[in-house]
Amino acid sequence: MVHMGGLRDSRVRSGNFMSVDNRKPLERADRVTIRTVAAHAGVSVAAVSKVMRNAYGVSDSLRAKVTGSIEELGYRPSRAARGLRGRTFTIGLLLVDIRNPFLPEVIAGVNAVLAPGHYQAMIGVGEARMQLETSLIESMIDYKMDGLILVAPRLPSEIITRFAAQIPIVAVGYHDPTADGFDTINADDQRGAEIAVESLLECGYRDIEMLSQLAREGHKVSVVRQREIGYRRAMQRAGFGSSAPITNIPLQSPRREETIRKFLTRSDRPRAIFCWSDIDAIVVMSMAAEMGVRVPEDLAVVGYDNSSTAALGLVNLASIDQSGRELGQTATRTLLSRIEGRSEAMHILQLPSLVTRRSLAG
Amino acid sequence: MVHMGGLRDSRVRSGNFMSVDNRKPLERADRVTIRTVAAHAGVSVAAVSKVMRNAYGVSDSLRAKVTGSIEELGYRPSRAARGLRGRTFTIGLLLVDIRNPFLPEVIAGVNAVLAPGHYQAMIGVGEARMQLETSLIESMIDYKMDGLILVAPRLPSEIITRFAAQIPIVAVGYHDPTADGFDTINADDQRGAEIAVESLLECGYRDIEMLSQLAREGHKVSVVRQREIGYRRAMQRAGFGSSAPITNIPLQSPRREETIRKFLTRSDRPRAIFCWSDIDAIVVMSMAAEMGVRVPEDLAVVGYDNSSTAALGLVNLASIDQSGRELGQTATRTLLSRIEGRSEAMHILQLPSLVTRRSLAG
DNA sequence: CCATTTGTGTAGAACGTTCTCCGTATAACG
DNA sequence: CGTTATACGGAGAACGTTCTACACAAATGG
Repeated sequence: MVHMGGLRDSRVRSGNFMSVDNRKPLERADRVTIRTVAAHAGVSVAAVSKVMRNAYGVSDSLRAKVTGSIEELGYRPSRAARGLRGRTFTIGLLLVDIRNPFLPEVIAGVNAVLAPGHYQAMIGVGEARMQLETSLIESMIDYKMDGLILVAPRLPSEIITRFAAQIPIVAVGYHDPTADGFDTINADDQRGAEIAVESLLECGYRDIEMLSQLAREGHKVSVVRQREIGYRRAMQRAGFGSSAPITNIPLQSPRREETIRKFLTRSDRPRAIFCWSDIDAIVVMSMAAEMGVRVPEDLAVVGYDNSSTAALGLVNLASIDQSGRELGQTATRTLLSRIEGRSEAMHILQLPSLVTRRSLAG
Repeated sequence: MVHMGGLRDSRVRSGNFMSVDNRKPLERADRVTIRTVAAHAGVSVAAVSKVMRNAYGVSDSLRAKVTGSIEELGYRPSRAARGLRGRTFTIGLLLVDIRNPFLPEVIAGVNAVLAPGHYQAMIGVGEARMQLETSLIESMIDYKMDGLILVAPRLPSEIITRFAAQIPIVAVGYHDPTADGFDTINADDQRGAEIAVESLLECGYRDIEMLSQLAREGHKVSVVRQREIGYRRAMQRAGFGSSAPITNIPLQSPRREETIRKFLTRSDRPRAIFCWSDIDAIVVMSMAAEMGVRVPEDLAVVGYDNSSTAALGLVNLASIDQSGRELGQTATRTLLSRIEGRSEAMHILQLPSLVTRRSLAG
């Protein structure tokens, strides 16, 4: 249903009766520009600009006059105009897709670091499509943003390097310790997987399997792959050979459930599993409940990401926490330092930790 | 106007190595501007601009030349510069906070409508703080974005109206059918609540209560309030008087759980509840499970938003679906039409539907 | 054959900043 | 007193677009 509001009013408004000039489509309120401020304060445009950027060569009295006028007129510099010459004091944040439960944490971390300063974040959502991801990065460059944080980008390293020649870039959740054009901030996914396996071993489980995800296009040394490496290493160290079993769960919906069901009914189903992500772990637990497989009595589960859903009493899933918040904070600080001029690449690894819950049968 | 000799010139220009001038701190790759394209195609800057905007007065041969050069040089217009004069072909999307599970759907809807055109969305996250929300809106205006979609903004209507004088605005999840400066797109929250109550009544429950949320500052006719109205109306229609019981669940963590626990142990605890949001419903179900209150045998639950968590087998929560995706699509189309020049306000209501699951004991 | 229209392209002024030079006034120094 | 620093403030050229106004040619009309 459609309600239209204020019909009578809008006739008057669109009548625009006071102005004969009807050529301009939208007669938005006159903008307060740096010139308005200069005139109001009785100084030059350059002077106002100096005050804004608190540059050298401004007396206290001038500063007072200008800030007074700025306050009084409610002046805000145009980011568009700034972009044409200097900094915009905006950073771009590119997310793969928003459904991933640990992204909100990253955003919160970014905002926490940015809030005290005059910087702001603009977010783009790539929806896991390389095409869209690329064009969003280009847009952010075209807006002359001061720097970019890419979270779990799908793009290959060479392309990111090429972009990094045009704008400072920090990648989060993207392993490439050899990159020298941009920085990377990661949780130590190998170590995280090891911790997960070790916790299962400590609880006495020996029959362990990993549920993973098939390789995606784009980046080859993906986060998932890192976790597989960690899993295998921990298993080998515990004496289970170098090729501990991994089952891949498809992403699309019909085959996905099918694969999980098959796994749960397998006669040689393992006693414990490590899932590359809570997203999968929770679906497995849900289907297990429906099929009468008890967690943790019949199947112990450890997930990854410590999503808010995992913490729910109904779910109670033990999970590896990689503190997205801290990842976001570190990434932001790293980006700001690069904007300030640093040119050698930094590659930071952060230590994840286990949050133990009922699915692990502490 | 200087016509440069095409390719050779540009090669010489990018061969910056002969210049000793090293004062510029960052020597980012030379940008391809509209001038580069004009020179390469051997036409004027104005001509290139015309082709870009496909304005009137361009011959086929000119167009061919220009598009050829654009292609060859990989030219992308600067959004910053565009913002200074014309459109940026970007819309701003302002979200309260990302944790709310139905926001990803809205974003997907927006992107779906935008993708075919040349428009793009930039997202800001207000984190439910009026201060941050305001400054993000201002930033988006300062970037000269073409329009704004505000999702569940906290700001009072008058302030939004004031912003709407500067930029086209569409509000989603914000009830104000009298606003004539901006458009609103909503699910019919009153009707949604009625549907929820009716479904409980149909299952035979008579002893029904609503779990709601205390009024937030900012907007008075909030979404939550609408749902309360619908709940009361449906209860009254069923013959339960005009003031059916409502319990408010606090937001902050210690008092929140405390209140829910108290509710669950109440001697006159109702047989069925309607929760204003899945967020609360799921916590109630989790705590109920821990306390031995069986859902739905002891307590039937209907939530709101049909979040992905509600759909999990472990949760299985019946919920009202308000199709965030469609909301996002409609909002985007509405905004685009306003950008095209419409000036009368539109207020659209969309019909929600019930997704029945185990918590309702179909 | 002149006047008018139509089609095509260009010049150049915005847009709102930043930032490099340059003046000028005052202070410091010899 | 002359010279040189030093502090302060301003002029004006970018930045990369859009878009109005205009020039010119060819086509049309009388």
